Amino acid sequence: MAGRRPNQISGAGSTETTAGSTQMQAINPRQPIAGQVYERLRRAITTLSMLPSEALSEKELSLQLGVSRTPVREALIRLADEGLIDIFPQRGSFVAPIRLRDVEEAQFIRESLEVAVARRLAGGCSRRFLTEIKSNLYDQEKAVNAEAFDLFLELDEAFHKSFCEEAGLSKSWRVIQSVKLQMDRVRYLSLPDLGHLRVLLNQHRAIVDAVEAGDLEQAAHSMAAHLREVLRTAKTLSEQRRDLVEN
Amino acid sequence: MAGRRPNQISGAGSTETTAGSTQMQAINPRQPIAGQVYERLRRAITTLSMLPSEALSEKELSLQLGVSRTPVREALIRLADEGLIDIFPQRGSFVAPIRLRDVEEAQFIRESLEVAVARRLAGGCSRRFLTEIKSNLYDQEKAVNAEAFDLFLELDEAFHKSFCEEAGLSKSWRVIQSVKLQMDRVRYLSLPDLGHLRVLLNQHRAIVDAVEAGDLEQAAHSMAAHLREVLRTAKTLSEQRRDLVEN
DNA sequence: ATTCATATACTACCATGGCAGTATGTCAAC
DNA sequence: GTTGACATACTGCCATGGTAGTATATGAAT
Repeated sequence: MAGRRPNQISGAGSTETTAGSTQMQAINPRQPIAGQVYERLRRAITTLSMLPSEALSEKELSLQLGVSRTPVREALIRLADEGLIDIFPQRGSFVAPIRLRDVEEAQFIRESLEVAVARRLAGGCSRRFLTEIKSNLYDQEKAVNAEAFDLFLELDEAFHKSFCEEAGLSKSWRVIQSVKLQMDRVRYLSLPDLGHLRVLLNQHRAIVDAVEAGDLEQAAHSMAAHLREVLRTAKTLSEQRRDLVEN
Repeated sequence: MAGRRPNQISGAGSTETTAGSTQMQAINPRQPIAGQVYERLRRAITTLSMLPSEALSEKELSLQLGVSRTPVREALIRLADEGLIDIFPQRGSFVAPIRLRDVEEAQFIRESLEVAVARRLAGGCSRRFLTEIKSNLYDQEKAVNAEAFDLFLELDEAFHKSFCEEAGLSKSWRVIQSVKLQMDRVRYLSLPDLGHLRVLLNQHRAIVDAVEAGDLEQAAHSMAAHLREVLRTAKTLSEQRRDLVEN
């Protein structure tokens, strides 16, 4: 598990002073700062706005965001717990490399949990859930037709989350969401493909149909097939961007 | 947690009480303090040395342990992430209640993952793993015969951990270990029962036999039965100690 | 050109003080 | 007895300074 030594950061002129220009959006001092910093950094990493091996300095980040080092540090610790950054004491903190092994294990964890969730819901779920999930499917179709990729990703996330919530498994969703970050990062390796979105949408429909029919094995199988499709495309993307993916 | 110093903390043993307080064992200032505080508090909570709704004050803990509030605070945040404590800003931090719902969901997560691991290993594992796991089983039997309960719990943990390691799923084990904390806490609700340990040992044997035979479904079934047994006894214990268990 | 000692500029980790927000005790008004 | 205002004693959250440890640059010696 010995992380590879973080090679020296290619001096891409980080000397550009932070005159508050790249301030994005100011931190709201009335709400917990640590959480805001965490959310912002997590988004930056998962969307590849920050690339692997890029350094995250407590001090520099605190200056850029206009907050103290303490909440920044707490955010970095949380990100390290989720495997998005590597902290080397007294050396520095760096965006973790995209390791194919980690992506595959994230897929394993997610599939194990979500298949079990799907099987459970196929064994019984509320009418309200079915109507809501079908409404979500309808919105997904609209998003695909409108080529609204980001919206589709949001609906996709809500789709999977609602399964856990209907099953009363909120902690499970937290685990899934945490490991999903590794796969989300791979998604951003290339621009989304419209045809691929249609495949995903049809798989979503198959899952809902199996759940509604009460077919446990079919629900489990459909969910597994769906998640493996996500992994398959992730691998394909990895092949195309070997400069950013390890292993 | 990637990239943090390996902080070995000698397990329970000599607990020399220093003057005037339950200092247990001094913090080693040469190793990361936050990690040591975390380990200590986690153990105190899971062994019910600290009971639900007991307060954990940053300031008080820092005085008791002879460290500053910062590493204590970071330890509390980690414990909150794992659901062992509840932090109410500006009000206080308290040991989380044992909620039966949380225990059941921890069981769900653990079963989903470990069943998948068992199925994977039944599909193929190394000879070295089989010899090592059988060696562990042998030690388990010795521990049961010697009525060495704590030793059995350690071997049990190593048993399950080695499954994940053999499958190359270290992150999965971290997830399992994290959710397992909720169940560990229930285990300490009563003294261990020798007959129960024999049941667990036999279930362990059945799992290993199925894996060695390459019977995927049997391996999965044995693992599921084993983990459900653990939950069943947990529920029984909860009934006996409703004063400490919610819901 | 290589090696080795040392100065320097970082890093994350920890200690400590100040702050806003919350619970509680006290006491006057009804 | 009940209510409400206010002082007080906490809490966790954040800001900031100091320290040990690490990487790199510099330069003398080989």
